[in-house]
Amino acid sequence: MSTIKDVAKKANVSIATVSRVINGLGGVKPDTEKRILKAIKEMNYLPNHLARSMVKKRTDTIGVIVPDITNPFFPEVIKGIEVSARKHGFTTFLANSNESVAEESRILHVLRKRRVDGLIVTTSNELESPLLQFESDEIPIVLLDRDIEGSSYDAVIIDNVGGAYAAVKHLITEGHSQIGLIAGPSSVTPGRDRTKGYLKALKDFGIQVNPDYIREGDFKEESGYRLGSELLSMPSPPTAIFSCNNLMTLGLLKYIQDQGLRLKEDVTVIGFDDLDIANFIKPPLTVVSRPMRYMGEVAANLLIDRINGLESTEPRKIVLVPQLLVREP
Amino acid sequence: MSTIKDVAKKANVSIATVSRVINGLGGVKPDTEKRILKAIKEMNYLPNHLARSMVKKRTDTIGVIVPDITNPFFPEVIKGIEVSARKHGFTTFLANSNESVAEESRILHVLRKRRVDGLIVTTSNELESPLLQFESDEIPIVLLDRDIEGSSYDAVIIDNVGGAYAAVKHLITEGHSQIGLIAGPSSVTPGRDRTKGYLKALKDFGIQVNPDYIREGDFKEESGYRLGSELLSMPSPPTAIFSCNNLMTLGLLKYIQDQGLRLKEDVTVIGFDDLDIANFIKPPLTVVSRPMRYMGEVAANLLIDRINGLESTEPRKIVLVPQLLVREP
DNA sequence: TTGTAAGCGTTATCAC
DNA sequence: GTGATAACGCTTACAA
Repeated sequence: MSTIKDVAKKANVSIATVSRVINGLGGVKPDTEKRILKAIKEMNYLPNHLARSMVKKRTDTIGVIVPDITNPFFPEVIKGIEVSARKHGFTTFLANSNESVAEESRILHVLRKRRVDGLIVTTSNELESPLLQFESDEIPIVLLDRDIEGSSYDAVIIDNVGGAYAAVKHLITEGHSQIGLIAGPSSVTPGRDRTKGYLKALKDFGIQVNPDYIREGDFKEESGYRLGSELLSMPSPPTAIFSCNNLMTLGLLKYIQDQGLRLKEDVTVIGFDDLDIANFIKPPLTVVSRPMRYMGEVAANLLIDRINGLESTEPRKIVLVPQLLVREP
Repeated sequence: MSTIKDVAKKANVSIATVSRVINGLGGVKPDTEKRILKAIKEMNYLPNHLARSMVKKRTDTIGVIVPDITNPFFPEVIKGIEVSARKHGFTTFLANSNESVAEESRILHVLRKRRVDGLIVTTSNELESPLLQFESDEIPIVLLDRDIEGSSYDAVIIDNVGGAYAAVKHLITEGHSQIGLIAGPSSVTPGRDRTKGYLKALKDFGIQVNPDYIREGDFKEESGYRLGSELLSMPSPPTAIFSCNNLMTLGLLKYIQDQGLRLKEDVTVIGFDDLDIANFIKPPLTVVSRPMRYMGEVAANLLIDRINGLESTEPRKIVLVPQLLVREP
């Protein structure tokens, strides 16, 4: 692989001049420039970004850590991040923590050794997040979807309380009063807040909370299936269930299907986050949906702001609003 | 951010000695080592991987280019790649080309500037792939899912002909002879080969090919919907359709649903690649399925072999076998 | 308009 | 055991 030195030699100039044309700094005689460009092409020269990063103390890279890349929510978010990153000349390091704190910690370590300019992370566990051990000023970080309470990081989140409230209110309006909850893990905001929204709706409409109707899952499909089974096997099962994320909803629907139960007639379901299958099942599924790609773009923009020197004003917490997608026929 | 120099100063040794303990090279007095370790911890020192990469001429990074990260096939593959990469001490740069040759080319450029040690790529278009312009010896490359015919790159692919053949044969066995095809783009092997399998099955069972029954899509949902509509609006529509990937199948099913058609009774469908919804629709969907995560692992292993100096034996083409998942009740 | 040379933070090769 | 020091391939004053 040829270097700037080789190019310089071939074009009969100094490496400084080559550097000038590579970076389009101007102040180079057109003639020389042409010669250099020709040499570059002929040698198939590609600047070494590592070397550049070393002297500039900047890698033009942002690290992205998501907890579950197979949850369709994240690929959409990632797309948004990439669009925005690319627009500003950044490349992304994407990693998957698998909802594991240990893994998240390992990834963080790797990315910092590689001197990413900033991080976008959906932490696996707010309460024991590896991010807590950071000097917050070390490197810009934007939290995505899951805030860390009391942290000074920027964050892009959703009004989970509001979204859940709307969903449960909808169920109540339809006449349900025995409403089960397949909750997310209480270790992360979306888990906690969606439960809050559920409780608030019940309270506002004067429905007594039945603790047996509340089951905590882990945002994965299996837990939706299992908790659905628990809820629906109760002596007096709920007539409706609000499931707190797409994957758990999927599990729940599978259970319902396996048992030969009928949606709506036997049990009504509403889920947080849209699903491919929502349109296929009969009746179609009403869900709380949110602007995934946009969340990614916003997160990237916040981060790039910081990287480009926006100094420590207050942490910015951007709260986006989800939408109830009513699909009753 | 502290450097090896700072640590050396604090521990009262030379940077060479610090480097020794960082890299566990031994030959350092236990006493000195302890002092150095202490300094490292106190200063929160993190080795600069960029600097290391420069002198070692190796980044321990592999670039991964996929054409559509929102196609659930790829996140699974990526997971496999990551597992294997991590096991061998590599980090991955993941990028999404969006089925665009131009974008793929751009990404390739970026990744090469960053001196990734190797690449795993699912090219957006075999015939005009940017990979074709490479000196094949420049950097190890493993093709995933989409081979480039005549190339000398290693590849991990699926027996697409066989998978498609099994699917169509299944339809024929069930009594269909008017079988439509929603094909993949002919610019990539999976597209072409699945069509080949379709044609072979028809031929083997003595069914005449109706060119009007063959429509080429782009592996995206919208094309499945559109082509489904075209096929099913024909004066004499097919009684069964084989759809060549998950997303197009999804689109096709949506069309069928929108039109109020009944699966099996009005039209039978088989898809290549499994789908979440396959188990939900009635009757459940039979599909051709394949070991996604394993494909990723194998690809990463092939690549790492090369990176670690496996010299140019023949290109290795690994062909994995898909499975027909019959879901008739 | 162009060149010289001092870094950037490591690893690796010699000496001592 | 340990320390100097020359790379690695760039950018960027500062000179010329």
